[in-house]
Amino acid sequence: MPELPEVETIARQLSLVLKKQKLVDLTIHDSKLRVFSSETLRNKQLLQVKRSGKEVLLVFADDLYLRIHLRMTGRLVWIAGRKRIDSSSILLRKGSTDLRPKSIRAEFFFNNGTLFFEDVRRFGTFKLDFESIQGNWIDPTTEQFTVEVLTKLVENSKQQIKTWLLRQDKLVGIGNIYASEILFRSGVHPHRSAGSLKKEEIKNVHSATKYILHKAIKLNGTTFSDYRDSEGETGAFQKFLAVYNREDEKCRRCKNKVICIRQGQRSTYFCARCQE
DNA sequence: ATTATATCCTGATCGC
DNA sequence: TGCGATCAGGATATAA
Repeated sequence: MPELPEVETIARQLSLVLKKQKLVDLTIHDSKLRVFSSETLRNKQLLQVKRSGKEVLLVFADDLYLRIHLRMTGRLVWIAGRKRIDSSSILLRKGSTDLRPKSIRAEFFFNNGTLFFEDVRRFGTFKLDFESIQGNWIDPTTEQFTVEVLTKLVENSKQQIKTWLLRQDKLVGIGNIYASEILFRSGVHPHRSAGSLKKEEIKNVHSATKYILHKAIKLNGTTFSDYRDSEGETGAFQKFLAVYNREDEKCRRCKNKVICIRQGQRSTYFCARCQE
C-alpha cells in the first residue's frame, strides 16, 4: 500500500506526537508479528520516529529500533488520550479515524495515547534491530540522488524500466502508483529496458521522480483505497494522478486513451502517444 | 547473476 | 442471492 510519500507522511505525523514519550505497554494480537518479546520494549522511551525506505522506524532508548513495514494494507493510527483504549473499545470510534477493529494486529500504549497497527491483509512486518542499520540503497528524496547516481544505477540493466523502478535494492521508496506516474511525466515507455535509457531520458526520470515524490509528500500521499495517515485521514495526491487507475480515460496531455498493461503481475498505466 | 513465477492474506467487485 | 474468478500503494523465496 504505502509508498515513500505515504510512509513519510505517517512518520512525520507520529514524530510530532510520539517523540520522547514512553511506551507503557504493548499488545501484539497477530502471532506473525510476534518476532520479539514485548518485554524488550516495555517502558522504553521513544526517542524519535523516522522513515527508512518504505518502513516506519521507531527509535527507542538503549539502541532499540523497531522497523514497521506496512506492505499493502498496513496502517498506523494514532489516538491521543491518557486513557488506555483497546481494540474492543475502539468500536466506539470517534472523529474521522477510520479504524477497522477486526484488522487491528497490534497496539502500542504510550503515556499520551495509543498507536494502533491495523492491517487487513496481514502482509505487514515488524523487525527489531539492536543497532541502526541503513540499507545499501539511495533514497530519492535525499541529495545523494543525482542524475549521475541514477545513471550509474540503471547502467547495463536489461530490466524493463517500470519493474526496475519497483526494486528496493537500488532506489528505495517507489511503488506501483508512483512508478507509472514518474514514467508518464518522463515521457518514457514502461517497456524500455533501464540500461537503454538515453542521457536525456535519465535526466527526465530523475527530475520527474523528485517532482512527483515531493508533491505527493506535500499532499500527504495518495489514497487509492486503503491508505490513511496516522490521523485516519486520506491523502490528496490522487487528484493529480495522470495515468494510474485511469484506464480508458483521456490522457490529460494528448487526449488519447490511457492504457493498462501487466508487467510482472502488476498493472502499469501509461499513454502510448506521450511515452515513446 | 539476473529475471519470471508463486506465495503470503483478506475483502471488494464483477460477470454469470 | 450466490459463487467463483480476479484484483489490490509489497516483497521474498524459489525456479528457470
